[in-house]
Amino acid sequence: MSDYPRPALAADVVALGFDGSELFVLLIQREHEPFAGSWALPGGFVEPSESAEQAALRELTEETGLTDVSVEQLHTLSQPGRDPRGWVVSVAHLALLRMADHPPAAGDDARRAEWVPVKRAKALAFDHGLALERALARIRARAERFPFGAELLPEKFTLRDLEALHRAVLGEDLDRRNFRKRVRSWAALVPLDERETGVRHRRARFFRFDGRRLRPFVRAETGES
Amino acid sequence: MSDYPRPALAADVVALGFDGSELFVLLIQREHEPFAGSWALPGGFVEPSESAEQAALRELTEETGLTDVSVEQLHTLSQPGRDPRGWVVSVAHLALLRMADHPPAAGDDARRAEWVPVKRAKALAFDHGLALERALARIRARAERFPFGAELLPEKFTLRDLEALHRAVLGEDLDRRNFRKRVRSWAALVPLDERETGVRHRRARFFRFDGRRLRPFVRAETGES
DNA sequence: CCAAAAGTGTTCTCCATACACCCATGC
DNA sequence: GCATGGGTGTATGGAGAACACTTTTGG
Repeated sequence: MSDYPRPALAADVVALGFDGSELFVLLIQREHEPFAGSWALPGGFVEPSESAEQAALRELTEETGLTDVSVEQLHTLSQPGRDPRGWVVSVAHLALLRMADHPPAAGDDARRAEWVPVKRAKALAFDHGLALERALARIRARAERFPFGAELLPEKFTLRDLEALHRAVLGEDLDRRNFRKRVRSWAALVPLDERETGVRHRRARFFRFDGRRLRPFVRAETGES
Repeated sequence: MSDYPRPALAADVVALGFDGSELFVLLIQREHEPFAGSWALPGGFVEPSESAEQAALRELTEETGLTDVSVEQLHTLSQPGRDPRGWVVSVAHLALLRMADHPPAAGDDARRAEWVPVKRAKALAFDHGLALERALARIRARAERFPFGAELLPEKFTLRDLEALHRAVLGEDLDRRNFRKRVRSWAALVPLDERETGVRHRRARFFRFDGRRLRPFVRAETGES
């Protein structure tokens, strides 16, 4: 068994964020060949003492300093020739995180990851574009069927924030009244007494997600993939 | 990059079949430690010249002689220690195949895979039970939302066959009239003029799936996993 | 008073569900 | 003629979609 040729095993992360109006993905601009100058997913090699998920989380933490992040496996990319340097298989992961907590890296360190609007994230290095596609498809499916947004929005948010997120994920067609009816039917969404301030229009109510009531949905999804 | 430790990479297959009343999974009884005597998923090591999917299909073909099979990736199992012999990462796949075309192996070759009823497939070797769980969850989700059954049923089948399959996948609660209404609303299901013969009750009509009309659903699913 | 977004209800259609009886066939 | 499964229709309830106006606030 041990005399089989072995691939290098990478864990890459499609980390998505939301700035209030647009989806972003965390990318690194490559300095060296292959794909020098191209954008690529953050990631690194899996160590024998950890799972691919753990490696993805570790890489993400090293990159952003952020630890309280949900990471889940997306797909394993194993097409021969996907990395010109040799046999490298990559387990792609999806991470959803609150962009506000992880500001765009200070511009001085070129190795730092940057938030790039998903719409502008084209022609990624390797087959990372496929991983991004899958990540978007996954959250689309999730937003269609389940309460969605807890990981991407700040603790408190308005229904308009949530609506903007759904709009960004699903496309432009959403009726406000129907949307509100739908999300308020989720028991997982709890209204707060607090309201927006300093806006020059009526103050929107804040909401938060109830993680307890969200959990059943997280389980329901597992079979969904 | 090449001085990182590398795992052995396996491609394992959860091959599911349906005998008309029950779901089966194709398993191999292990002869050697670890897990000697336990049931395990068929599979083998990925070669540098192929993708994990291709490896899964190759292994399945070697095992069953069958080639016209749909294989898709399920999940990558990478928990450290999952294989006591060393660092082995496995990409688990789902394959759906027509059991009738792949009869239970002749009993004389112990290395041959056997169809085991899913209900009796407990305590699999390694973490193969997890892969089986995921496979079942995936087809459950699919049967709930999309036309399902084309890969598991013979070319021609009766609505009762299809119903039995859905019952096996989803559980026992299915109303026959509602089920028929639902599947007949799929344009993908086409009635034939042919009917059952030799049964001592009214002859059931045969149906087949229209692969052309099925395709849009296959695409719709990609985002679902 | 004006701009900008918050907030709110009703109607309609469609789909899922619940539910019970007659029909064709072989023995 | 009887046992076995094939085959059919209707009524109801809930969810999603379409659709327009009033309210609050800051400038």
